[in-house]
Amino acid sequence: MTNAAKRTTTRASAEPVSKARLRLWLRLLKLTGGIETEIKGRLRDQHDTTLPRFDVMAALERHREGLKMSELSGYLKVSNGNVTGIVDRLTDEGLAIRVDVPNDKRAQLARLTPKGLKVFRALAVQHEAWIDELLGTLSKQRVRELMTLLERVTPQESKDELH
Amino acid sequence: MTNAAKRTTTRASAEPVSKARLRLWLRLLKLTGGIETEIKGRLRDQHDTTLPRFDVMAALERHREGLKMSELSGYLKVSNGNVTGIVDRLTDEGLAIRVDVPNDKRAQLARLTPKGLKVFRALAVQHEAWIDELLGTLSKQRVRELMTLLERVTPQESKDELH
DNA sequence: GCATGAAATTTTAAGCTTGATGTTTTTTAG
DNA sequence: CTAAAAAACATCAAGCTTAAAATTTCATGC
Repeated sequence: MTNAAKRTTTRASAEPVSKARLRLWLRLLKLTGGIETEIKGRLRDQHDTTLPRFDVMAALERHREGLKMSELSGYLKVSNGNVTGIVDRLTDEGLAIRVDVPNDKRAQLARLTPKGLKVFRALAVQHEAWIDELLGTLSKQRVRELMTLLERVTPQESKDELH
Repeated sequence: MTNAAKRTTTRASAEPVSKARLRLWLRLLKLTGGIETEIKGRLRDQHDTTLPRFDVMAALERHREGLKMSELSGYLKVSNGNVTGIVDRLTDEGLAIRVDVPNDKRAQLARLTPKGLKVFRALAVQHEAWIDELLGTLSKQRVRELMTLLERVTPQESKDELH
């Protein structure tokens, strides 16, 4: 170890904390990225759908009365133009509909159709089973430990969070 | 709590482990997604580049002699057609070049230009500082705890990993 | 030598994503 | 009431992403 490296360390370790945080970040990215890729692939191959569609449907399932496009993009933290396209495609497939808002001709509610609700519920069951499978090496105790640690992580973000 | 719910639980908790794993997954997604969005935004606004470009340059920096397109897509776990486009754009900007491989007219090496290397090194320093900032609430001890827990997580994936 | 299949890469079509821009409608100031 | 600002969406261009198909080159078997 060089003196330069030593100077940035504590007694406890040879590594500066910034490097440790970076390695942790890369590990997090590898884990979540791997699982996400797997989920995307299964959604495509087994259900001919995508994760963004799933996310939109999940939001609409929780708000059965419908969500304005702007509310949807707010919840999902994606751009307004983005949800336009996703809802377009869901609508093309008969899974969602757009409903006019009374007294405001600018706004529209996106809402799940009965078919959309049925499809989503099946997807949600499947999705939970996949996650259970992919995180199957984690015991209940480990899950709890990780949850506790992760709940304390509040990224110091610049952007204002909406809620 | 309903009897139906009770039946799926252990003595230790009211929640089935699959639900706990799902909540952990959503928490992981929220954390990494938030940080990733922030990094993407800063790369765009402050350096007029993207995360995929950064990833490709990082791989090329570690393999200064150059990487075949197929090696690059293997390392980054993205499709071969994907790296074609990214390397195209890096090449357009003078950050990378394609070099013919002797004795195999099919293959080409992607390599960083001196300018590309210089640009990447500045980006890498910046990137590490950003991660250090965004994970700033995590003490060295917490980082170590999380690393230890995460290292034990080996997703049960179906796809064969290449290495 | 030559056909056949494998390997390396590019191209293509479809979808996701963003920021910027444009359109329509509503609200607000004066 | 009316002009200007704000709000809600859609559209657009650029880039990322994939699977599938096409292209070129290499290797193998006969």
